[in-house]
Amino acid sequence: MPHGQSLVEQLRDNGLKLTPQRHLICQLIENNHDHPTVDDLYEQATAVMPSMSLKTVYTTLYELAGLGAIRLVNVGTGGFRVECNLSPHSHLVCRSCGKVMDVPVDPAEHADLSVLKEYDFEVEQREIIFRGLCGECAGRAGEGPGA
Amino acid sequence: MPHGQSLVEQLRDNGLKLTPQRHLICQLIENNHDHPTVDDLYEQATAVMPSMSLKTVYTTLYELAGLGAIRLVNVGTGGFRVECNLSPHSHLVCRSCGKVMDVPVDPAEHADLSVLKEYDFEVEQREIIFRGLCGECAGRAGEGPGA
DNA sequence: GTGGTAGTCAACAGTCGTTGTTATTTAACA
DNA sequence: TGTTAAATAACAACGACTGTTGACTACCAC
Repeated sequence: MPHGQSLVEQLRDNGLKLTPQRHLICQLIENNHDHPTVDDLYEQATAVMPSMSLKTVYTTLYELAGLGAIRLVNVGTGGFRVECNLSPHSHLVCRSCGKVMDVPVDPAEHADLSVLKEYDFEVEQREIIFRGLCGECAGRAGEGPGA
Repeated sequence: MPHGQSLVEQLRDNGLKLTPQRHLICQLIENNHDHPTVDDLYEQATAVMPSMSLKTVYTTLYELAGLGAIRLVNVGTGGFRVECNLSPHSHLVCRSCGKVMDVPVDPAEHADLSVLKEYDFEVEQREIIFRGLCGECAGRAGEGPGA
């Protein structure tokens, strides 16, 4: 948990109102240690609070991301995903099922390069993505087409 | 140029018909050493061949990508981009203007990690993205808001 | 050169993820 | 409790992309 604070505390400390909608979204995120899509969260939210608007989910996520409380990552699987794990790490992305997994590989260590100094570019963030097949999908691909 | 072949040659060698549309799209790609979006290519194509359909551009790009003749990369700037440079490299992505630049950093060297072996995941491709501000945008940001 | 055919195309509507607008509601604080 | 700025639901609209379909054509056999 960043700054030792819960997401709702971070919202409040930054002058944002603590509405039931935000409360619920924060809860859902904190109980989800995966990489939910916006739609995943929207579905879970409407199950509890049917009047919840998709727009509210988007807005709240952008607010939390703006505070640095979460990260929104786009791994090219269509739509971004909510990243609750703020420690430095990289991602495994399955090209078959779209699953996203964390790996404890710090991009700052593995992609901190002197060659970049030659470029007129201010690097703020490094990102490493490993694409391929997760165990499950690789297993399925290995099976014959028969049966 | 991969396999020492032009894009049209690769299409033909793989049994795909050499239509004027494909010819044009291949030409545009080969003359473009940037990272055009689908829309960029579509605009350039319709300038020459006004009847060209956006769908045809998409289809042709997917075909070329399927042959490994080009790569379609998604760097989170909305829509994918056509990557003509097939040599191993990484990308600088400006968070302000969305510009994408190549850097000669081979992901296989800088992100080839033994820790991955512990994961049930078949890595096929590695990708490093450096996000930040390009020189131009950093310059603009540095200026005061006045004047 | 001609004819047949599989492959390809343009057109267009539809999907998906995301955002803008606005009238209404509400959390926070005096 | 009243006030007010902020947040919300509803809904239409957008950009990127895809499915469908009937018309067209590059290619091959002759």
